[in-house]
Amino acid sequence: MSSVTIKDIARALNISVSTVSRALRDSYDINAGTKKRVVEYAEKMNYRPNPIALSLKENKSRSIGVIVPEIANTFFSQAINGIEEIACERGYPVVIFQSHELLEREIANIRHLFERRVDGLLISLSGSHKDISHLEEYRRNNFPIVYFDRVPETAEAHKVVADNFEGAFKATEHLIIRGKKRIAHITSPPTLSITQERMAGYKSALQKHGLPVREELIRYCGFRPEEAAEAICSLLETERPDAFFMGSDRLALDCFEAYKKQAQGRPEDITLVGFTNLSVAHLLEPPLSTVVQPAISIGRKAAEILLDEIENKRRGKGFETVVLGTELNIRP
Amino acid sequence: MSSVTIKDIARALNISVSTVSRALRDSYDINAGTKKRVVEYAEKMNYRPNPIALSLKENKSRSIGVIVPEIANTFFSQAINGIEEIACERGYPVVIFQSHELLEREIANIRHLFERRVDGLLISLSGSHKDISHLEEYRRNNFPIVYFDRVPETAEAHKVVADNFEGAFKATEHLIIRGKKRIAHITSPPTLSITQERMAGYKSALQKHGLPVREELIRYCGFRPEEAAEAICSLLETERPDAFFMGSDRLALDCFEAYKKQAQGRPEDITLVGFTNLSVAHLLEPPLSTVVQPAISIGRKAAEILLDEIENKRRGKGFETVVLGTELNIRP
DNA sequence: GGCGGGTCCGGTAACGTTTGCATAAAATTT
DNA sequence: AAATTTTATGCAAACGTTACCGGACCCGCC
Repeated sequence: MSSVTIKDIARALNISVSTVSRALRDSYDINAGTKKRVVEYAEKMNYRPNPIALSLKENKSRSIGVIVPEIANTFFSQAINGIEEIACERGYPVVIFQSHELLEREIANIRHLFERRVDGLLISLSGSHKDISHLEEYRRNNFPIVYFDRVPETAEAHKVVADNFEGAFKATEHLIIRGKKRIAHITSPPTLSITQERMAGYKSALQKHGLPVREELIRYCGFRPEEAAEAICSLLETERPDAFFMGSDRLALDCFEAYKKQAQGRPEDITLVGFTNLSVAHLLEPPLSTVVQPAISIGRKAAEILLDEIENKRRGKGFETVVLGTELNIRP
Repeated sequence: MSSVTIKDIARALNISVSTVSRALRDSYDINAGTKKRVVEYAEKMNYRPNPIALSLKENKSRSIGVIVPEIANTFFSQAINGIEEIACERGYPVVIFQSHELLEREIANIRHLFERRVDGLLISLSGSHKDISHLEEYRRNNFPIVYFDRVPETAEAHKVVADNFEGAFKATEHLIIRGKKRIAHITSPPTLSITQERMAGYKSALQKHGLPVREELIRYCGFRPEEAAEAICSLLETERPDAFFMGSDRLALDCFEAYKKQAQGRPEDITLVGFTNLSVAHLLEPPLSTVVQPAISIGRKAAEILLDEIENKRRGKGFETVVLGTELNIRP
């Protein structure tokens, strides 16, 4: 059965539309008998209020939007699961979009979500740009936004992130303690917040242990898979690193693959560590140690802040930045 | 700037709402000068028609919905990318939901999408049930639905699937040719279409090569990760298979992991093949051969059928079932 | 000069819902 | 019995948009 409306009920029961509406909502000023008749008939006919009509009237939709660069990335799909967990619990469906690391897609997605009046937005920024003017505009109109993982620089925003500095620091220090001296760092575009923080952690660990920071050992890679391969290749040929620290989820895999191909037959003892939530890291060969982000918690926390913001439960509290710890998994 | 409406334009230009509407839509019965004024002003004010009002009026939303069990599954995220590719091209945003293999979530998702008037639905069924009565109801109301991958039995539906029989047949035959005699098959719940078809391919290959079909070598697993481990464990202890053929994407990984743990120290030469789109199969140790589904093509094709259906471009054509070939990747 | 036709525009209803206001009937008070 | 309050209901507007219908105005034609 498609949609039975409040009008149909009114007609069937020979009462007015407004009476039906009130019977279904308040009990304000409504006869108990009438109310019962309406509620029972509505139940019987399987009446559902039309959310589109509601949205038009109230200018909101009781749903939230999520934009991530790629769902085919373990970190993001885990974060989405955390978001959904909280949102469903609190009665908000979650609408998922992908930006595919493209600014234009990000803009289109946001506009689409906003025009359809989602009550708020959770977003991890696309890596292809640094500009967030397209988001500033919404913020000025009090559209609730919470950033997670890849966040903007501005202080005027809610952010939920992993402790990228600490994660990178731990990973690098681990390599140093293992005796590594020429630790290469392959990382995402320098525009991203995560890139900068992880870079800082990497450098800080080197400095703490008296190792030089050598720019030749650092490579920034964009989103073409070949870039990782090229970086690995050129590093192996020119710098002969004894360890690789890969700074992002996707890069960890691309680099791992390139390394495995390149390193065939080389006897050198090279250790790999990736900043990644890849679920199969422990099954790879050679073993891939990882810095794991609390993706689900990040998603949960971001959703909580957003929903509190939407439901006005944060009165007075200003913008918040939540930093969650990472975990270093050493393999083997 | 938030939303400027057609009313605002009418007021500013001192003309009526209906004139503005016509100027923006048709050119029917509208003065060229007026039209120009309106269009220019609308442009300047960055006017966007309110899609919610449109949806209410036209009872559709110019968007489509997708429901998959889990986005954190390479096959599904690839399929979604195929869907998005076609849908975006044709101007339809894609709303993604996850059922998490739960019937209740599937029902809630469908209802939500339907109530929000998506123009059609692409769905891969949750594995926890065989019942599709909750979908039948929509079909009777001419709500366009295209099933992909996990499809219902009914003939009255559009379906896009991989050639599961052929894929399983090829995988099994490959193992047989390699000299394997006790090939275990670990697969998803028997309710699923994919399970049945892959099972048939497995058995058919055995029969073709004169090997017995031994039910003791077959294990059905649900969606708890432990189930795969238990199956592997008990098989290794009692049946001593010389090969494992894993029948689903998720199981391939769970089994691989369990096998790796169990097989430690065992010298036996056991070969693994998985029906999976796992992107890291070639990086695992031991190597995991795979039957790969054309996930992106499946998504594309499903989206094409759905959009053609929505846009009435299939006049006369009845229900369609598209079967796409699989690829066997042998490693090493 | 009346009339048919064309051009251009405005009013209005409709989509489904909520809500403030008016109003009728009933119940209570005086 | 009249006045007042309470109770229960209906009407209408509003959200943003489109589409049907009707009307004003101008043109040319017999």
